[in-house]
Amino acid sequence: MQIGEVAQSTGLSIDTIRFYEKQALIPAAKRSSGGYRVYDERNVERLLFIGRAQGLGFSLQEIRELLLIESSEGAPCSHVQDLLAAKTIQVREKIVGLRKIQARLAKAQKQCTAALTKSCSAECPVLEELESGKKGLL
Amino acid sequence: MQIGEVAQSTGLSIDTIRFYEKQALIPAAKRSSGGYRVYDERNVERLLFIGRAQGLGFSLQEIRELLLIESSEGAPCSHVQDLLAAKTIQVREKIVGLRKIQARLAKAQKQCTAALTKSCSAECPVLEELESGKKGLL
DNA sequence: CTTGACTCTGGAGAATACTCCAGGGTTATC
DNA sequence: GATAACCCTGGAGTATTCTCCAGAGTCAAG
Repeated sequence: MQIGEVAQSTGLSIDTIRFYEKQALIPAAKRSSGGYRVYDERNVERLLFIGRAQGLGFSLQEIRELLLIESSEGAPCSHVQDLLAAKTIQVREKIVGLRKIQARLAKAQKQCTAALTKSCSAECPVLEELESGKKGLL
Repeated sequence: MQIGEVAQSTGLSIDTIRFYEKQALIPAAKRSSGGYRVYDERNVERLLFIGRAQGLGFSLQEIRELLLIESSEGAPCSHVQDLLAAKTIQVREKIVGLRKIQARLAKAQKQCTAALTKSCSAECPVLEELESGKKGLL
């Protein structure tokens, strides 16, 4: 499996994959006789994990730590356990924050629907509001 | 309330607040006679919201949209409703992703604890593993 | 009216995370 | 053995999100 195929199946670009290698987020790929990078399923899994974690707002540095933790099965130590605990808390807090946003969104959605049933205006004076900062600006 | 106090109560830096103003994430602050920016509670709320949303992986551009949506009470339109729906889905997906990570973390934590009860080794060969990409690398 | 703490603007610099490119080698296919 | 599609490296460039600074003005207290 060479880099182009991996890019296809992970949704990452070839450049990004090479970049992640440089950043040590994935181990340096084995090379074919011609010097091409060669990948296996495990690499794909890992790249998918990175993509997912990133979509959740983890920085590459944090992902590096997450991977470090995950790769520690069979060789855990108290430091790893600390990292795990910290990261667990962090994830929990992210979820709590998202829930708050979710609640806000639901509320806004309700108001929006209610207003729309009354009259269906064509344009939104939202931008003006944003500029003047008059009301409803959470 | 001037910018320093706002920085204090939001945890953002003065520079960041001015930056957000430039980026139109907050309305241009009113000015005192001497040209100092003057803020009220609403501005603080908004800045806190921005900080929270950011911590959840929303980009400033996305936050701009979220704020747009939120500021639309009383003047909603179908476009706003679309944005709301899209953002709701996005938030839900973020939560789902975080749950997956949470599950992984819990699993790793369990393994770690189990291993620690057996023997408490001093150092972690985790980094080496990361470099060689041999096992457990999710 | 001076001192110190605060604020202003405009612009440069930095960290993160890519993204693109030139110039060149590799591999499968006909 | 040439053609097309793929890959290589090194380095420059970009977008986002700040962060810092110089040089200067504002303001409250003594």
